[in-house]
Amino acid sequence: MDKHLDKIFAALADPTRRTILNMLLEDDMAVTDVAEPFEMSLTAISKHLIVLMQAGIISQEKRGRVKWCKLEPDALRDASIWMQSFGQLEAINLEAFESFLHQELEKDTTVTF
Amino acid sequence: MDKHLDKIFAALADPTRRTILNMLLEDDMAVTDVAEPFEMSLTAISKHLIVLMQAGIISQEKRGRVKWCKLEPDALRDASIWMQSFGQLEAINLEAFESFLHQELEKDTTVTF
DNA sequence: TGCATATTCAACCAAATGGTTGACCGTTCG
DNA sequence: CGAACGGTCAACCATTTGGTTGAATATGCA
Repeated sequence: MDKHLDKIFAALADPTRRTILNMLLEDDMAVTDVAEPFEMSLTAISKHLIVLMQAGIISQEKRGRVKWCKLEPDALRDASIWMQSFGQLEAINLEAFESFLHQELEKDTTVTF
Repeated sequence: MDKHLDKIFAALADPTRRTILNMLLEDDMAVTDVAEPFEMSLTAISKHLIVLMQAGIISQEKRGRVKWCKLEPDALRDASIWMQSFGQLEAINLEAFESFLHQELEKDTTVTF
């Protein structure tokens, strides 16, 4: 059926990969730099990055001899929508929306409904 | 690190298990009834249900010789929060929040920030 | 040119996953 | 009681997953 969701959820099921995503949240990174904090071979990290890329959660672009990894947060949308179909997540959306609101207010932006 | 998230995402990564969750969205079901539409042994489905239970996404309660399976949608909260930390899901949150707001307004409740 | 750096490839391994089958156990019912 | 039903257990199997190591490739730099 929905192999795309398979890949996204499977990619997120590994703690190393979730940590990598958190790192990429800060900034784009080269493969070697992603691997640095882990007690694991560069090859292993390279494989994790491939899994994330095949799930569409990150993209990789080679510039010179360096391959840059970039978060593609939009890819999580389908999975997020799927999860929200199970309802009873309104409270969370509220929290998330409130923090979003606060950010916007700090930017002195008018928010209207 | 966060083994709970590991289990939730891994549980969601299988299409059979996601289909089961969709079925349970309708109503609580006995193990045999869950298994009925699948071209797969009862044992296999039983195992899938154990995976879902160990992830906390469903609960199982035995009454007589029948084991009833029940959705526990709150369990998806952690995973949903984690995913939302990747931002750029505001559009979705906004939609969800708006429908939440509409519900609240229909209840004639004052919503303030 | 020649060396260092960045990354992947290939082969291998152990453990986990998703499935099967047949025997088993507890419960209900004629 | 004894048979049928609901479900699990145990053993097994093939495939996938997450990791290793050593060699290979490609780029940058002195």
